[in-house]
Amino acid sequence: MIRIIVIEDQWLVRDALVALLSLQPSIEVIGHGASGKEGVTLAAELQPDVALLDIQMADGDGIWAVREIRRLVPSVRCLLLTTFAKDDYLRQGLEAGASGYVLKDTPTAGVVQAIEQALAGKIWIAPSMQSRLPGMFRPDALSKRERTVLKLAESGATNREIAAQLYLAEGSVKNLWTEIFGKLSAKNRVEAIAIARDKGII
Amino acid sequence: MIRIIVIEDQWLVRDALVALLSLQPSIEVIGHGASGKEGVTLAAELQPDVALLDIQMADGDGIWAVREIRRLVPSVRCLLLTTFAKDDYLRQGLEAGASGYVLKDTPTAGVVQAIEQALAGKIWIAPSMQSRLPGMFRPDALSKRERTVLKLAESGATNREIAAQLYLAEGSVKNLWTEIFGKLSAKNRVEAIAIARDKGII
DNA sequence: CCGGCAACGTGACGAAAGTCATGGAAGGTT
DNA sequence: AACCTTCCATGACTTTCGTCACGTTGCCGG
Repeated sequence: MIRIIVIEDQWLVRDALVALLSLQPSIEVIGHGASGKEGVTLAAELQPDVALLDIQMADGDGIWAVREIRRLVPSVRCLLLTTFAKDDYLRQGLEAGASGYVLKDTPTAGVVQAIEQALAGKIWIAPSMQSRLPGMFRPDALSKRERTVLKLAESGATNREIAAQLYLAEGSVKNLWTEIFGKLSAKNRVEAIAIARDKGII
Repeated sequence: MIRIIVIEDQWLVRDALVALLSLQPSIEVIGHGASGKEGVTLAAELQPDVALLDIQMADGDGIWAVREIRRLVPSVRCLLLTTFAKDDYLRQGLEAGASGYVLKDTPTAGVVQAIEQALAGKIWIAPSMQSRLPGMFRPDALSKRERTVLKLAESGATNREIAAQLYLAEGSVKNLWTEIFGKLSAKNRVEAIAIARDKGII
């Protein structure tokens, strides 16, 4: 029996996953939680064979949890489970030390297989993501300054406000935007923010 | 036994929901599908007591499916199931004839209760959404045109592009923005989009 | 039938966003 | 040293955004 924990913030989905996985003959669900922090605590406490973690969660997302678990309890293999086929998620997840990337739109057999592979020390990646693997590992396009500007602008700050916050001239902020637009192939700040969200940059 | 069908496009989540609901003593899952169209077909064919439908699906979304099912097989009660607490979804869903709006972030007991209520002809709405019901049809809410503009702008469209799409002058679009800013207390489009997201308007 | 009102449509005009050329500072070559 | 490269900073200039005053349509209650 493979001992696993399920970390997923949507209560109903969590219960459902636990019910489904418990029906599998080779799997035993020994715990479950609703946030990244809970995930880390449970992993340390229960020492499961595999942790199945959703990515998007409040209070410590799945990728952060993978990083923590790999650091504190390296014997626990981590599988990321998500709705979204995002390059950035996959890259960050693998860098954090995940043993796999499973989409919620896969058959049950796929998850079971991913869990078995993870236990064997192999990495399992959703078939639809595998083609995107090459060319994925390059330095982060955006600089720190640029990411800061994006984050400040996200909730509606003007260039003047951003400049004040960062002790810059307004012109400097505008120039940072031009850099950002080029790197993200966006034509204005709204699109840049949308793309950055989509890629998981901010 | 309440006979239900489950319509959800994410394979794993669908399987998991079926497994979970099948464990409930009062419920029998008699069918499941992965798209709005399948939902309508299954509802007509199996005549279940209740249909549990995800909103976001390819090939006929859940709200469309509710509308069709209510039209073709009025004896089937429809429950909408979704991750997102969006005013817009709730309003459209109720207008389409849904018997309830269930968030995936609710305990299992909540769904069971919603299913029982639906069968009894009552409407069950996720607790966190109920407070928003009153203000949903008020004059200070955004008009249809205004919501359209917000949606088009969300991914970075300029006023010129929005105007072209809606067969308007650029000036009209700008004026709509001014209205939007007033109603949402936003100072620019970025903030307006952030607030609208937050409130679940778009 | 008419006044009120809400939603929509428009252009002129000031304010902000976005572009571009330029240059400084830090760190790593040869 | 001289040289790259990357990131950061700035102001002058163009484009787009946002405000305002005004006009139109259609609907509802008196």
